[in-house]
Amino acid sequence: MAFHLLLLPPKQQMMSVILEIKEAAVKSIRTLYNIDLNAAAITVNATKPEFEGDYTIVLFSFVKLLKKSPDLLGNEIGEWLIRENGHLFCGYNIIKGFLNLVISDRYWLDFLKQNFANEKFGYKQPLEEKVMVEYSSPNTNKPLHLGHLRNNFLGWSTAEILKANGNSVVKTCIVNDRGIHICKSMIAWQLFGNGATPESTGTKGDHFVGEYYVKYNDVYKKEVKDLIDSGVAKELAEKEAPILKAAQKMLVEWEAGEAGVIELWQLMNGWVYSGFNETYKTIGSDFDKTYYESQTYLLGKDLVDLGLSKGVFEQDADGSVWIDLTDDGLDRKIVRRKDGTSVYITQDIGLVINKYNEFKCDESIYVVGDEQNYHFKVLKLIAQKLQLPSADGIYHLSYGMVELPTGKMKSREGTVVDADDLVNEMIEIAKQKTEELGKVKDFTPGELKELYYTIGLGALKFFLLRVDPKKRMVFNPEESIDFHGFTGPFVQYAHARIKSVLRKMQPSSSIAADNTLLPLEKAVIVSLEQFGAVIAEAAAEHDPSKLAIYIFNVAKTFNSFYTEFSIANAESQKKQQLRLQLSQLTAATIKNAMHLLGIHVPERM
RNA sequence: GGUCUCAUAGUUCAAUGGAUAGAAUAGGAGUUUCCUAAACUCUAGAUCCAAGUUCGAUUCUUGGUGAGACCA
Repeated sequence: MAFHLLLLPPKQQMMSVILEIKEAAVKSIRTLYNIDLNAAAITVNATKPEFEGDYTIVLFSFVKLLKKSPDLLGNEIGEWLIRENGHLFCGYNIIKGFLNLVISDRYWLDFLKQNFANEKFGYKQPLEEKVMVEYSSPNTNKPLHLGHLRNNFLGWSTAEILKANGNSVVKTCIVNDRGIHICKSMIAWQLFGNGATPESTGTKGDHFVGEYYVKYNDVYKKEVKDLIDSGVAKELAEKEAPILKAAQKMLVEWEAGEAGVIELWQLMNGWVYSGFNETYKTIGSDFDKTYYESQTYLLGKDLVDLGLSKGVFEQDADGSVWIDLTDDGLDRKIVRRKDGTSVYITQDIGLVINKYNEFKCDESIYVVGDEQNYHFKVLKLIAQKLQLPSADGIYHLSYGMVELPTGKMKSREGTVVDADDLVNEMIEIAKQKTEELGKVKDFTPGELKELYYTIGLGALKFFLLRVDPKKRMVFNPEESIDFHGFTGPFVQYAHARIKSVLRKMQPSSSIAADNTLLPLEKAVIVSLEQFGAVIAEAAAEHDPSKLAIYIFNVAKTFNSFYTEFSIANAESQKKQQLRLQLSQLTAATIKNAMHLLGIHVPERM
């Protein structure tokens, strides 16, 4: 049957078993009762382990429609399914309105045979929509922190999942490289830097600039306090502190294009970019296109006139321009100030148009924290009212804050977890644990370094991606560095153990595999079969956590199998072949699923 | 004040309106002459409160309590 494999083009993959069941059920109901149902209207779940069967159809939903008892319906549908779909079903039972279906071993074995040699198992060819994913989007006045890591991991992973599900993807980043916050770092460096550079101090560029941002705030606080002590009112002192005035003056000069300020700005941003690039390289973030706010902040000016002419915007007596969103349950929102300067939302709409003109994406995903939920509601609504072609494709992938067990991270209290520090710490812990176990003493220094990196980053990414993005999450340093249980290293370890077996012995399509399945063998194959469906679900919901949970379950199921049965020393050659095949497919599935989370898997650990 | 999120074992997380609410971790008890014990097996433990819709509610609706975000 090896030739059969070659004739199958890669995109022509088997339909997921749940879909097959649904379609068979639709057909049975159409034939038996002459009623047309949508496949989506049928609920198919995995059968609970205490009952016999693999998948279960819930009958309650059509009891009313078909006016028959669940038992009668179940028997009629069950009989029909077995008679007409013998390749798929080999038995059924009905318990309290649930039709439990037994899928034939033949079906699982065919699935295994067709896929075990496919290294790209689970991935689809890019055919469908074109999607843009914007993520990371840092400010250039300080280094990245834990919250940015969640953003970067989510954005990268979502983009890869969409690719695997058949979309073509453009990854973008918008760098917030202008504004008062950058001027604060700049003025502090000018005043207190004495010409120091990242090179002269041996500091990573983004951290170097961040130090001056901190310095600015220290000086500002002291100046405000001094003013208050000398009798100035608090509000006034906060406005009049000399260093703030200096930063504001610098921003005005920047906008006027004053050469000295622009030069300083370029110099310091350059330091930040070299620092960011280093971090991005380490954490695996990459972009097809980078936008800079300094080049986009003037966009959207014409837009205001367009909106006015369309009657979407309205102008007040003082000259300011607004959009009234009260009918949509939101507020009245300003889109141009009375002095003619634009606001964030207008710039963002301008960029929406720019991006669409350049890339013509069907969907545009913004990976941005949930504190901006309102902003994105407004953004999409305005785009829709302006009837921009890209309006309906705007999707805010909103993620919750990362909190510490002690509460929110606060820069003022110094509880912000720095991204570089955290990554280094994870790698260091991976090193310690690996040395304690002493399993890879023959590795070269280079191999060791790579392994520590793989495990450390794997643990970190898995920890941040295993939670539903929408939800707030707590980052517990002690739990995140645990390499046991529901973690990246657990999954990596399963992969390494399989590879250890496969180095000695490999499956061969010329040897027949056993044609019966033990429960644990079957459990592994059943879980592997779900991979394509899980990718589709994760893509549709823009939710990598679905994949993290899934692949953990695959690894767990495989570990049970691995402990119970011998692969290389199986009881027969047929069993050995079967187990080699399912081991190989498990390894490929783990590798591919972890890739979609941005996590590498080691051959040994 | 207005709008929007969230609330599940001690802790961190799951559960398209479906069966006795799943995992992990911490706790208790075990497993290694045999492919990597970063593993496996067993055990104990939870839906914030009150109504409503439904054959069936962690899930949907309303009210309350608690936490968070945004808008002034």
